[in-house]
Amino acid sequence: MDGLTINEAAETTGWSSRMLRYIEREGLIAPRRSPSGYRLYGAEELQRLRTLRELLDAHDLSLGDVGFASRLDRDEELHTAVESWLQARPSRPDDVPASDWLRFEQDKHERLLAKAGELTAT
Amino acid sequence: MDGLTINEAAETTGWSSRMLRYIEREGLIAPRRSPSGYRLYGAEELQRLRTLRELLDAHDLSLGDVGFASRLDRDEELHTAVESWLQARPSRPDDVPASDWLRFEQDKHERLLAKAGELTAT
DNA sequence: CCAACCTTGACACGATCGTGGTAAGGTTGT
DNA sequence: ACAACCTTACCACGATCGTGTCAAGGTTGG
Repeated sequence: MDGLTINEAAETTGWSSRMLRYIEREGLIAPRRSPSGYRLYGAEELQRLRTLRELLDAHDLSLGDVGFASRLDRDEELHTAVESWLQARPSRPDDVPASDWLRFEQDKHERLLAKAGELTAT
Repeated sequence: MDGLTINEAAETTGWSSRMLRYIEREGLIAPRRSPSGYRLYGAEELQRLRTLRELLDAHDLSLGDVGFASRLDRDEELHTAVESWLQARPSRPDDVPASDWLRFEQDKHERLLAKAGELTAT
């Protein structure tokens, strides 16, 4: 049975065994398993666990953050969806030729609808 | 004062005014301000608010997720740090030529150190 | 001037996160 | 065979998230 078992890996990486299981469930680091189901951490995993700690500390990230980044990496569809949303950056208001705002004097609700209508109908 | 005020924007987008402020604090959508500090939402912002809702629902994301993606987009240093961590993907254990494991028969701690040493010294 | 907005800040509260512990049961090495 | 490990599945608990509401004060428009 080569590779470190979970508690050994915990000892050398500084994570608790509890957290190693948690990290696995987050989809970040999933070591292979022995035939009987024991987690076996190899050099790659140990290295990644250590650099993960550094990554989190250095940039003040959460495991969820990195998990999400990983998801972004694997799910191309999600990646483009998020990216295209972000790309529609808040334009300078000057871009929107201040059209004839507030021409109407109707009740509040109708004014609202009218304003929204004009805005989105651009 | 053109543009929709926060409660008007809330009404047309489906978000609550509370959430619009929260979204702003998350760094996602920050409308310009009137001279006296009132938030003024324009067409772009309203559109982004609506598509944000769709984005979250469609992919089961949190505001924090999108906020983090935005941070990734703006902070190149952070982006490369995360990306390079992710790129070091969990290698198939076959990649690691199962070296001479478990040759020693010493006390638990020394064995651990030895194992970790060999692993990381690869 | 006054009602109806807006602002920031605070308290609240259920839901989820990050973490530890414990229980019930299988595996391993001597 | 037995101690010392491993597994999954829970309960717990403070911290943060998502959201509402309220307070104290400034702005706006008729």
